[in-house]
Amino acid sequence: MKDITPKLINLFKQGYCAPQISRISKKIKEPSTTIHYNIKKLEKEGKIKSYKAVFDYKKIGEGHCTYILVNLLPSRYGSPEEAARDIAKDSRVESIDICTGDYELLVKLRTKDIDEYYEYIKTSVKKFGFAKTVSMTSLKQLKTEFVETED
Amino acid sequence: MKDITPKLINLFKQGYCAPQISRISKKIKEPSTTIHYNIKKLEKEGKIKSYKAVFDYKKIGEGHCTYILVNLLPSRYGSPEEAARDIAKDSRVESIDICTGDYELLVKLRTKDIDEYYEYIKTSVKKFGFAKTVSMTSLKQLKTEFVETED
DNA sequence: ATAAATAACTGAATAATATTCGATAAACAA
DNA sequence: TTGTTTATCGAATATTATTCAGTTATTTAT
Repeated sequence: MKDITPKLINLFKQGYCAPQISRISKKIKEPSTTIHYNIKKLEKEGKIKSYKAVFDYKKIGEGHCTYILVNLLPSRYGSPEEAARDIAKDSRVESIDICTGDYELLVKLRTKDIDEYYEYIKTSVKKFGFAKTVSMTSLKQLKTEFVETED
Repeated sequence: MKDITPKLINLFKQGYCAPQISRISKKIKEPSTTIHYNIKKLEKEGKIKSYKAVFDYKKIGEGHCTYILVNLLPSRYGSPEEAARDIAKDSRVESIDICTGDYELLVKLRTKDIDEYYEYIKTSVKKFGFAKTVSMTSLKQLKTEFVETED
C-alpha cells in the first residue's frame, strides 16, 4: 500500500483545486460559458488567489489549535515584519498577523497535541526572541467547521 | 450587463470547487484512478470537508480585518457556544473560536473599512451582550489560513 | 500458517465537464 | 454618432472525472 494521503493533504493546502463551473451554472442559472468568462476575469484581476480544500483538522491529526499573542524583544529583529516572516516559515503556523494593540503579533498555531504546542513555545521564545506571550487555545471552532450543504 | 461577481464570491465562500485529480496525478506520478479513490476516501471519512476559493480580500472590498477578544455577560446566553452560534451567522465573521484564557471568544471579523468595523462593535455589544472586548486590528497578514502572501 | 474477507490499486471505457472559438450585444469613450 | 473595448453565449472540441472490472495487497478469522 502506498500511503498517498499525506501527499494529498499537502497538495490541497497549496491549492490543486478548481471551480465547478457547471454546478455554479445550474445554481445561478446562467450559461456555463458566461460563468467561465467571469471566473477567469476574477483570477486575472487577482481577486481569486487559488482554490483549496477545507479539512477537519482533528481527523487529520492537527487537532490542537492555539492563538498566541506575542511581544517581541526589540533587540532581535529590525521590525515585527521581519520576525513574522521567519515565524511564518514553520508549516504548523497557519496564519500570522501584525496587529495594533498591546501585542505586535498574532500567531495561529496548529499542532498534533498540547505537547507539540509546548515544545513550539519553548523553542520559539529563544529562537525568535518572544519577550512575552499570551496563549489562547481553541476549545471549539464554530465557524470554520460550518459547511453549507443545500444545493 | 449582469453582475455575477458577488454571486460567484458568495458561492465560493461556501464551496463549489473540486479537486484537480489529473493535475495531482501528474504531480505525484500515480494513476488518476488511484488519486480519485484516495480522495473519495478522504471525503467519506470526513477528513476533507469541502473545497473553497481563496480571495485577495483587499481586492474584493473586505480589506479591514480585526481579531476581537470577547468577554460575554454571563446573563445573556446559557453558554459561550450558544452565543458563538449566533455571532457566527453574520457573514462578516470569518471565524469564531471558543478559547481558554481571559476571554471566552475570539472573533475574526472582515469588513470593508474601519467604519463598518466600528458599527459592528457598537451593535454587537448590545445584541450579543459583550461585557468587554479587546480589538486587534491586522495591519498586515503575512500568512493566512490558505496561502502565503507575497506582497 | 492458511484460508477467507476486505481494502487498495489500476487500465480501459464512458460520462461529464471545461475550454475554445466565433458571433452577437452591451457599455464606454471620443 | 462612430469606433473600441468588454461581456454574453451557443456550438464544437479538448480535457477531465468517474465507473467498472480485474488484480493485488492487507487484514481478519480459523
